[in-house]
Amino acid sequence: MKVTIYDVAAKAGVSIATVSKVINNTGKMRDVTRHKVLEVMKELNYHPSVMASALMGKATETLGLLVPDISNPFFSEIARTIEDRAHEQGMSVIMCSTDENEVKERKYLELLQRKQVDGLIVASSFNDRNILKQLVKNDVPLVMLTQHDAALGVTSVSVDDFTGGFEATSHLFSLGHKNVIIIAENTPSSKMRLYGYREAHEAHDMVFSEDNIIRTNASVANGKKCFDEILKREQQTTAIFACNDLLAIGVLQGAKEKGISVPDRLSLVGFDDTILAKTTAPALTTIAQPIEDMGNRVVDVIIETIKGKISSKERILYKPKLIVRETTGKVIDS
Amino acid sequence: MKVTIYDVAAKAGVSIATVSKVINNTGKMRDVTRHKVLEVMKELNYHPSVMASALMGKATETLGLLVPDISNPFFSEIARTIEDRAHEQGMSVIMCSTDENEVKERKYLELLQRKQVDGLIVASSFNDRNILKQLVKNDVPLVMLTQHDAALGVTSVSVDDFTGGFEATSHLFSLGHKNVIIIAENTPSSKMRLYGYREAHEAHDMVFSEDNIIRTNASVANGKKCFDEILKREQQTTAIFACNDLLAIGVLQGAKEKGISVPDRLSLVGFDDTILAKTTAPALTTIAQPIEDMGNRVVDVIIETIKGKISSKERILYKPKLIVRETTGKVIDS
DNA sequence: ATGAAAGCGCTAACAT
DNA sequence: ATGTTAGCGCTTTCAT
Repeated sequence: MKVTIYDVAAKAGVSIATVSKVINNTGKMRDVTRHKVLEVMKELNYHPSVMASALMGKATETLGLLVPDISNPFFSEIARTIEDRAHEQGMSVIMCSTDENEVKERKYLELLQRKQVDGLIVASSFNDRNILKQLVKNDVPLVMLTQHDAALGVTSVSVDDFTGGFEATSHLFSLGHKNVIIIAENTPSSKMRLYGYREAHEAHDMVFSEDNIIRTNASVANGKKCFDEILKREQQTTAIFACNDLLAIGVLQGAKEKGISVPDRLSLVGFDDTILAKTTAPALTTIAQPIEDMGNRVVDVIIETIKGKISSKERILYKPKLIVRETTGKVIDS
Repeated sequence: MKVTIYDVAAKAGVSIATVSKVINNTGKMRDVTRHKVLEVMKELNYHPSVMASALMGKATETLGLLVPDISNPFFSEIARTIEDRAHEQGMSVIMCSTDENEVKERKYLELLQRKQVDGLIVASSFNDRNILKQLVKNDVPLVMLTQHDAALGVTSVSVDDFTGGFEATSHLFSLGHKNVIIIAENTPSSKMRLYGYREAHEAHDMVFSEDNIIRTNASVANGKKCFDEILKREQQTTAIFACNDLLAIGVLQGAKEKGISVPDRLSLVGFDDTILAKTTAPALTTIAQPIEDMGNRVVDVIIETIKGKISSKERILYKPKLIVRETTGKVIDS
């Protein structure tokens, strides 16, 4: 059977209170006692039950991570960093892929609360911000990842999407493209990238048109689909800014299928700088997010929040970086 | 404060025992009572504490997933399937990336046990099989993923690696290559692929040489490194079988850097058929694993094991499928 | 059909 | 310095 604190106490000839004290490193006691107990714990291969101590209001040492899709390399890469950092602090993480679907978001959130996770890292959009608001009101430690919500009043860790969008678009303009189509998602981060895209129009004296915005969800298939749609337009397009690498790859594949050479006939910029951007041919020009820094930081923040050390709700913004690879080039007049 | 079973009982004018019965759908009671309780639970937004019921020996509704590296697309893709299927059954999954490192394997396993996960899906190698043996002896529900261990006596879900290795190698031989180098990992699955590779030599009357085996760990960087090493050999090599897509991509990148055209000067086969295989250029010829089927199946199996329904320790083998894309071609005599 | 009460493994006053 | 004891929120006999 499972060895409990009683077994240890009995074998060590002390009370369970004493054992509890050595487990939690609290209270004072003689070194001999402590050592004796420690020794017995080893002998019996005793491991305190997280359940029992959680029931007493202690931490579960578990984090909940809500992402749109763990199979999207951007999220799996950041999840890996989060996982490592969390484990360093003795915490494990339960992952949940929401597909940005409100029903799933609700369901997983409830599940995670029932499991009494100590804190939540949310990278899923939550169109219905009231759910999150409720959580915050109930003092559930919560940090936003890849997005910020001023109204929510929680710390957030994200890249400066606005600047990223601005730089991606500016890069295209400075290459001589006159008309840049943006493929965006319905997420807060995409929204900011879109604003950056608009700002770039102003900065470069280009006219902005709503028609140049295409909206979809992140996937290679959707990227390809959007590209097909773009091809149907009468005006020939020479430049596309896809709001993430998955979408960009879809465009790239579409272009290849149609025999449209990149970057000669079409320039393309992605976002995220996942492994995908580095392995395609031509390699993808994209906006890099400091994935590792962000992942590490977000767990540091959530842990501080859990410990109640954080009162200031800061917005932590990382600098995006344009990585020029092979999918962008000067516009060629035909 | 948190609403407990007592609050519900009080408000519904019944005892906590009754509430417990409606929660668990056990025992008999009048419909009015049940409905009244249900109603109050809604009203109070009550959610039973998993901690408390777990302490009573009930399930935690949590699965532990041990993979080498969640940021490897193969594992993130299968993790996504696992997660979805688990959630369908009301279970969440804690992910752990071991890097095939024994220390981490031990640590995570202990953590998972302290958290009383209901079952374990292990896709990490565990060089020290005794750890797993101990688990099995202690009746911890456990299923192996992507590997099998006859001695362990647990159900396993994997692809037929032997056949996969055989087909990858045979494909290369039938294209006229005389010398195929294999880049393998130190994992059970790679070992089987390697046996398949050897078998292909026999089948095609080729001489097998230990020198053609290069060992490393899964990563793009390592793939590239191995390729560099291969280039140093005096004998020119025209064909490489990399035991997973990550490694293959590394080779592909190395070849590109050195100006070695694929598949003209070098044919390359990967394994897994992850998103990477589909997005590189040239697209990677690889051995596909039915990721979705495997992921779904492994959670079905672990759940059955948890419920004690499974006594037969079966070995579930999926059929690999050679996907010929653009990195393999007939050998060109020079 | 419903309730009282014991106890799961642990923590945290409060005693000694 | 160490032990006693009362819960934490729930499940489960066993009564009623």
